[in-house]
Amino acid sequence: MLRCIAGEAAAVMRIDARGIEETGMNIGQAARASGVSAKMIRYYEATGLIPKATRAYSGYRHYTEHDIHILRFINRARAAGFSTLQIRKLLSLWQNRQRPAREVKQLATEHLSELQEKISELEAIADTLSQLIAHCHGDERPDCPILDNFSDADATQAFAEPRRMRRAHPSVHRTSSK
Amino acid sequence: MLRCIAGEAAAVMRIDARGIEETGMNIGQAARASGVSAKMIRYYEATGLIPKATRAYSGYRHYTEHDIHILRFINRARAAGFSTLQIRKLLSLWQNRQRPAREVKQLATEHLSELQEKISELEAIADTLSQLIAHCHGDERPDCPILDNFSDADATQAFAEPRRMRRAHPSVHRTSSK
DNA sequence: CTTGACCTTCCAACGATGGCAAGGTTTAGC
DNA sequence: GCTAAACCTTGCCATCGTTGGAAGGTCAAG
Repeated sequence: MLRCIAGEAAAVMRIDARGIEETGMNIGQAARASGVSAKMIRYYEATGLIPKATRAYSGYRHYTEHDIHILRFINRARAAGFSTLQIRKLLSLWQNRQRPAREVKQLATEHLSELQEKISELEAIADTLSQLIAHCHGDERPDCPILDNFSDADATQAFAEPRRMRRAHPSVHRTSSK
Repeated sequence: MLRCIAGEAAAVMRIDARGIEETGMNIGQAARASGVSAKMIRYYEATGLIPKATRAYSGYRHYTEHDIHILRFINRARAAGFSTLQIRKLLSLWQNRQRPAREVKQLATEHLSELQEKISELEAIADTLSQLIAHCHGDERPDCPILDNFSDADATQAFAEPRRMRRAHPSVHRTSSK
């Protein structure tokens, strides 16, 4: 690519067109400042969740405090378990000064319902499992109500129905998988 | 492929090498009998969770009641939220007559902990979200504590309680292996 | 000039599943 | 026997959010 004329240091004070001082950041610094990994910043850009970053002559992406603001918003919404589609809507509401709070509340309420449904599913599983565990002697003998429950031999199956366990919320599945 | 010599019907009685009668099933019938989709049966075979099915001359996979047994076990373990790795272990314990129930109990206990941790996370999110929702007037005006909570404007927060989900624990780029 | 930290793009993978396509096989009806 | 339907086969793509790596360009410091 083209060579950058000015060998300006990153994260240094810049003067923009309006003469206002801004801190310019490369993607790594933006990542550290926002809590969103550089990988994900590029991903969000590629999927249109955030606008395309301006580029330095070198091709490096360039971020301002405003961008960091947005990234932090996204990060918090994701931490709250919103899907990218929901975040897309939240972002556009956030940036629209004429938004009716009604729409935000509705979005959040829908998400809360999803969360509560998921919680109920997990609790049902956990309750059953803890009962099975409680009834397992857990010593060296091979008989075990947990295995019995999963096998055909047992008439009192607790997990008979193949009810789906969708993991729609990455902030949650993150913790234990991998 | 080679033409099948005997045009035997599926799901019909077959005579195996030892002259023992068995009910033979194609993958579709096995799927219906076990509750595991044909797709997933092939997937489990490909990933080594179940052994490679025997094949008819036609190339069709062939399943016995024993295989259905195993598939049902897997289905129930999955319904209980066990990961494939955990199911792999459960399966080998199930098929080992000298298993100590202790190991099964330990596996189940670990999974229960994971479940409870997930439930706690989701509940923390749901609690915060429902508080935010409760404080949102939800009418046509634009001000909204939900959006405020996701933004940097800390001073304008609707209520200043220890609303965790903030930058504190995004937990998004921590990969806790198991 | 070299080194190393940083950036770029592209490509692959995860887990569990669905879907589709192109082709082979079996079965039922005529 | 012929045909159509219902089945099976493999293989590849897509999901969703995220991480990893490879191959290569850029930049600041020694």
